[in-house]
Amino acid sequence: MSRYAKQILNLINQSKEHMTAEQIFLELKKAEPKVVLATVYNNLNALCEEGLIRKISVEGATDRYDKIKRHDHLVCRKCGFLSDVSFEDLTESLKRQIGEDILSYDLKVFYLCPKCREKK
Amino acid sequence: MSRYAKQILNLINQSKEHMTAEQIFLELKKAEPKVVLATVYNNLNALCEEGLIRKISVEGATDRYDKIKRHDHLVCRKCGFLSDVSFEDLTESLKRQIGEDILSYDLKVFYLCPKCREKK
DNA sequence: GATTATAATTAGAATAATTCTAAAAAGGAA
DNA sequence: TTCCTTTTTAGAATTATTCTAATTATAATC
Repeated sequence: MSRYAKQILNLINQSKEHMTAEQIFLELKKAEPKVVLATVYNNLNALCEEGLIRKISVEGATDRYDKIKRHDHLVCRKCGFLSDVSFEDLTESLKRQIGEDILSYDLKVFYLCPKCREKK
Repeated sequence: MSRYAKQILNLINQSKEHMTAEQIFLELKKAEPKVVLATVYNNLNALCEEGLIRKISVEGATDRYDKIKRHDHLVCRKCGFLSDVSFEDLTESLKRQIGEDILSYDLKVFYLCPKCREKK
């Protein structure tokens, strides 16, 4: 794995957040001041293809990158805040329902986060 | 509702496909040759805010617009083909699991569509 | 260590999707 | 008709991302 790929993978695996390419770039830059945004994109794409990380996209928002370990997401409809959550695994149930194999699934649950609920 | 908004809403409700803003624009243009892409975006955004349509985004692909009626999506990992499917409604189960109200959820199931499975 | 081949990185231009802004047009209400 | 509000237009601007070609780093071989 390439020089930057390793560090990018670590950043993503260690972070509790869901970083955009830009944020990962800024993080990586602290250790590698010479790195360039396009390189981060290249590596992110490569890591995705290798199945080492995953991309998450919420309508309207910039794509974010996330660790691969199965989990779901809770998204606030108001402020867009995104957090991890683990609902029960649906894989088997989904397979049964369509009667064929699936590769994976993506479940996003929309709600109002505590902060936004207060404001309202 | 504005002149174009009506027609855009109809297009989306009647279509079996999941159109991008561009496709909706091209469709609408048949009836309204003078319409402009920015207008389509304006109306799509307005309709989304009013909760009359919904936006769906798959990583890497352009956003698409869809009718509001609850259903899920099946996405081919290879070619990106997107189709409707209705899995059992998870709303109650999800609410129970996080112990609070949810607004909605978005479930995308990735698989290999028949065509792509053959090729492989 | 020099030489070559391959892979990774860089810089910046290019593209695509979407939003923004200000002006023009259309639609009511008075 | 006049005035006010909403919708639409045109096109510039922005943002995210990809592409291309040149450069640099790495590894493999002589």
